[in-house]
Amino acid sequence: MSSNIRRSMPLFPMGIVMQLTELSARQIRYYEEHGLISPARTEGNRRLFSFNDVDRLLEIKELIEQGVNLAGIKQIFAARQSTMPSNEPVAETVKEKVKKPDLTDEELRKLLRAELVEAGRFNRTSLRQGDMARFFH
Amino acid sequence: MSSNIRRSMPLFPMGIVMQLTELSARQIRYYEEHGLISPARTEGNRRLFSFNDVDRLLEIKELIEQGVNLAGIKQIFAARQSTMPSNEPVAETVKEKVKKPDLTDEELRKLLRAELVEAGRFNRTSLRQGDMARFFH
DNA sequence: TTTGTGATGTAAGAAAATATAACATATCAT
DNA sequence: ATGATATGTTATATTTTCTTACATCACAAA
Repeated sequence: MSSNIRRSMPLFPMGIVMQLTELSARQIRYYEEHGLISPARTEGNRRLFSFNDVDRLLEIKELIEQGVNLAGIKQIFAARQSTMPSNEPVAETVKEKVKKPDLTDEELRKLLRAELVEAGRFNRTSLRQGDMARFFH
Repeated sequence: MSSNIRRSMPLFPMGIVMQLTELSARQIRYYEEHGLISPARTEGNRRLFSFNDVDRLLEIKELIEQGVNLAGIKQIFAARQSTMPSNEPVAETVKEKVKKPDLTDEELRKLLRAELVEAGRFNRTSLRQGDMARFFH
């Protein structure tokens, strides 16, 4: 499903993610340092977080609040990765590699934009305004 | 509906919006200057755009490509505002004003976070990861 | 108790991203 | 030709984020 593209698209800067998660920059960077998340970077090396990244940070935060340490969280994530069949079969990943060998961030955004325009056109005439939201279903 | 909160939440910095819309910073600022959008600001005065803002910019871009000038676009938006009954009845706006008299950005983000946590909990155990996306339906 | 480790805070300095303002330019209708 | 509209460009200031280093605090192990 192409919603994965959307959910993994680098969109948010550090400041927003801090507010969204109520984590400190230090914490977020520390979690990255330990491989729990891998936000994208701008050309200028600023972190850009995706919806997935924010999701993950919220999970991390919850687990930490429940007393799990980073090592534990790492295991939990790893276990999930290996034991869960995953919505997106591995083949899909391969297929994507084949069909789109290394989408750049810019290409990704073009894709998103295209979908947005389309989604917007959808309920623009009949409703009052484009709804970027329905884009995430 | 509370999806309005989400759709109007200030999330994106200028750089991302430029890529998402393929508009120049100059253009985006110019459109704001002429009242076509009103992005929020950080404490430090940086613009923060919402999904709605991006939607609007994409609309503006399309209309401009179709030869409509800013004055025309302004009229179109104004007309939409007044003639369309709007999904969200006016009463709702009033109600929100009554129940939540002036939500700050921070409060808005707390709301979003809360919903995210909940949404995450939903398909976290049975699926592989939280799905911030389903949050936007 | 002392020591070590994990998780986070804080501060310094550099670099990137963005802000406003001013001036330039191209198109187009008058 | 003139003037307005829309956008590009440049300069300068400010904010935001980056990395690195050191401080701290809680807790487990020795």
